[in-house]
Amino acid sequence: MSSTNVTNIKALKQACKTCGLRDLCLPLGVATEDLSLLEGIISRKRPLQRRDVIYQAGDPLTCLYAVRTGSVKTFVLTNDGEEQVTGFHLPGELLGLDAINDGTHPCTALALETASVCEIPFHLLEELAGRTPRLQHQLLRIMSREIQTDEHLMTLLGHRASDARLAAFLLNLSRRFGMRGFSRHEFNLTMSRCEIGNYLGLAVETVSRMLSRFQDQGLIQVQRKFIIILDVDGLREIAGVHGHESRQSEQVSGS
Amino acid sequence: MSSTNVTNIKALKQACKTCGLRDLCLPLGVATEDLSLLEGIISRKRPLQRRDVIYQAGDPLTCLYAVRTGSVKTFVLTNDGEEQVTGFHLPGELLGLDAINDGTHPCTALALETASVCEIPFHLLEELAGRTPRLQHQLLRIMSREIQTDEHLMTLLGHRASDARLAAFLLNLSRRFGMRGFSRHEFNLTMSRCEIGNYLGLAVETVSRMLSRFQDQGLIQVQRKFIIILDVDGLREIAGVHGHESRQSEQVSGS
DNA sequence: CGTAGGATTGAAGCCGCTCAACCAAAGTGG
DNA sequence: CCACTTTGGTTGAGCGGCTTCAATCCTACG
Repeated sequence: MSSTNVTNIKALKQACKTCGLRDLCLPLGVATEDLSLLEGIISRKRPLQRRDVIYQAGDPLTCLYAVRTGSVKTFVLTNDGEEQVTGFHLPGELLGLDAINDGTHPCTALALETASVCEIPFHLLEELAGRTPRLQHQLLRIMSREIQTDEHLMTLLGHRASDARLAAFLLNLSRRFGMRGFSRHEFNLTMSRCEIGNYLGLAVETVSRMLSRFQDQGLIQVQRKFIIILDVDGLREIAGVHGHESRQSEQVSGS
Repeated sequence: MSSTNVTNIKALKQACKTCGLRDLCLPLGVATEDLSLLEGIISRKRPLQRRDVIYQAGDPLTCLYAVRTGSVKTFVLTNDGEEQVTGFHLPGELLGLDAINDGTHPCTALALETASVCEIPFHLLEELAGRTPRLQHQLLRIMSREIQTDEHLMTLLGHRASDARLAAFLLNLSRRFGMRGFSRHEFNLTMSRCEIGNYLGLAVETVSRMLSRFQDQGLIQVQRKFIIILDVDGLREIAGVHGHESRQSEQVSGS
């Protein structure tokens, strides 16, 4: 239909100002007048279908991508050809930061479901960041956050048992969904058990068994991809998080 | 002695221009005239003794630190009080990047041996980076590299067996020593077996056994902390690296 | 309705952890 | 200078958690 065409064309230039993800994304802390500049270099790509590739390992870095809707996974291929999931990404998160180092994407990014992303030419972003202190600061913060997140996952993979890994994973998803205005207690897993296992360094069977066990323990309720969290504190206990929230931090408060 | 005092005072302001680590550190790619500005905000702290703390988890972020000599480990404490090593850092590497996110150091940094670091006030660095595109770019690159490194470690921890982890660890150290002008084939481990195991998600005993096995297989020679690498390709085979160098990348080539 | 891919469940085996003893090197104090 | 202690490392035995292999079930989709 032509009407959808018109909408697509209109939506091509994205307005960060009116975007609900503003406070989770690059614009956080950036003054309104500077936001227009940022909007000027960002374009919204057309919606992606499940399994569409956003960029591929080996591609030269041209743009960073901000997830707008849907979810995305990133993975590398080992030299023996098997896939290793490095992350799942929700709306407001930035993709491609690991490519800045040598100008080449080390991993592939792929839509887990119908999704859309904003496209940010990296050299323009860099140039704009140089002229916009708050933007530069927010870019650094986002990269720092990614480092923190990875460190957290490293300790999970290196030191925690399978139940702790899965509990932490669920809590992390719950938090991230919550921050985006979705329910913290009920959500759909957009990734397969296999992908979860791959990400957490566990066999598919172990993931499945743990989910069943959590359900038997009354911690969660599982219906295929749909998860209901019944006992957050119980999960926290298992994840080894006592006082404060299950980390893998993201901020809302401005700097 | 007064003579050492004089040297210390002289050394307090550090000259990046004459530093042998220039091409591994922040100054890479920064024009000579801008280097003076960078030098202007960097000071060299006095040498550290083994086990001296550079910053502690929970400290507010005031400075980033560049390792100048010696080696440093970073670690977090889990809520049950056990230590989890997040990295070992050699000269030219930047410490504290994970603190930018929320302005607080999530981990503690501690000298593994006699060491020295350059101190870089973060707010000044940020401000200078805004006025110096090459510096901003290099800062982003270094953070991106850290993300890549962490991703690499994640796949190691999540998917590889103990022998592959240790082999990759040795190869990685070998590379990093090599890039700093030290031998790639012979070096001292400045960290204990326990710290290696902690970092790689292995028990101390496993580290010890693997080192013995590698020695029996004629891959390396171990004398307490001193390691001689006899068969790089053999180690690569075990690490699961075929074509290209054992990753955990660092660049020398300018942007 | 039939098929395929994903998910679950069970059984068996192995890798790496735990526990424990022993050893070596480096301090430490008399 | 030597006994004693401490710290870090090695080696062995046994166990357990997770993987692997395999069969079955479920659901989506043609």
